[in-house]
Amino acid sequence: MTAPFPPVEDQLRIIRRGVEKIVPEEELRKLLQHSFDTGTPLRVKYGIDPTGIDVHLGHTVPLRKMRQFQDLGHQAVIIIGNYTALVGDPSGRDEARSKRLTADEVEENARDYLNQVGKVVDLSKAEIHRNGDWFGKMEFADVLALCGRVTVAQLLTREDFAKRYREEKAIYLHECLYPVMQAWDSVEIRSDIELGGTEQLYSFMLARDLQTQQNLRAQVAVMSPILVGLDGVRRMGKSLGNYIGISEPPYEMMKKFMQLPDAVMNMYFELLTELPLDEAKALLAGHPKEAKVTLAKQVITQYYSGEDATAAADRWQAEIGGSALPADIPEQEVPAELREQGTVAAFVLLGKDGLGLCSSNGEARRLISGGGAKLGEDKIPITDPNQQIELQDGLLVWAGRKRYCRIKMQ
RNA sequence: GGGGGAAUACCUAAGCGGCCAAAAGGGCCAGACUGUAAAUCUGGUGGCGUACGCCUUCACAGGUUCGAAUCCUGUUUCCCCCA
Repeated sequence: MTAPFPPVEDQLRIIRRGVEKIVPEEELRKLLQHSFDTGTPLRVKYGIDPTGIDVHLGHTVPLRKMRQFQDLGHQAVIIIGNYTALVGDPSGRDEARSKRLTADEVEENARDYLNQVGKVVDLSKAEIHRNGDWFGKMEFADVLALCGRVTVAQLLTREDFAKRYREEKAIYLHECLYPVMQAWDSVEIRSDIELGGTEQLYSFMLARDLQTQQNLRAQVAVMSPILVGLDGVRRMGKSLGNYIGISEPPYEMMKKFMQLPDAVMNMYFELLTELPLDEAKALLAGHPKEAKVTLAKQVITQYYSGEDATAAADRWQAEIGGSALPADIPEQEVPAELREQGTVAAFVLLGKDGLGLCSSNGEARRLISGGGAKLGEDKIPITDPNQQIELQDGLLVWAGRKRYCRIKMQ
């Protein structure tokens, strides 16, 4: 009847991998021990607002951690922040884009989100809650009561608020409420452990306070480091365009992985694969390119199959590492007027009135002058923007290495 | 409620009557090098035209000027300070 949990020390070893901070560290062991002794799974919380949709590798860091907890026999509890999403997320500090989502949109996002999460977490064994279930029922008096539990000084212990306060930048009231709501979720679902990034520390600690006030066992925060994106500097994020989405085709993932700066491979191995760390270390001591291929294959395999991963790697080696032509070259029709002429100036062909490889004729002209334009299987350079190109069906046109197509004469 | 300040191209940011399509950096694109890593170097980075050129752009709408991103008026948005 009791779930057969692995020994506490073994669990700890798995949980600690790729985790930046556990607060408070000692309590985690106690929780695990208690769970082990009583055969009760721990309730592991992870919450997200269903605003954006594309789940990328950065999101999978805590999700993978949740999966590890599941595999150890614990209870996954996913919070969909449908209520907080309705209000509009203020911590999207980049832009003040405040297009308000409708309830339907949020619900659709939530479903879509869960579909993606299901690739990492075993949803059949997870509890899923929407925080609108409780926040939607609150009266204003309840909200005030909740606010009465948190002081401004407490809020200001949060580093980002403190920083903004020091720098005299705006802090809005509803932003202050955000961590409170997030913390209240923990009370509602009685979480034992909460997963998330280190930037969530404040909310996680606040949740402990609130839980204690409600005579509940306080949760332990297990925080992952922020995964850096493909630029190797900033966090992986959709708006930064430096991400690998988990729904991308294997070959797309492969290409992106190979562009990853060497310096961050170590982190990727630790956070995104199960590969024992000493093996990763050995790999990294060898040729970085080989290590990168292994890394890419390991991750791709999680979302597709080993064969898919190998195929993607081989294809990358052939087309990009080697000199083979890309396997799928898009065909592009030439507008009728140009087709009738038979020959076209090179810049027009590449430009927006031709194949559209460049967004303007000026750009095409510059590209050609810079030596980026090539023609045919042998990549014969075009040097003069005004060079007349004879149109023929199937002619391969290159605008740099990454943009290319075949002429389709119909 | 009162006072002060700001809005410039993808971002930061100069410019404060003509020499401004607009400095500089970042980013991005392309080329060399390479392992489509990093570093480095080179060129490019509003549109149209081979080019002297033309057109659109400096929050928005008007105005003053031969001429405005630069001056004036109004509008909008944002920030700060005082109460």
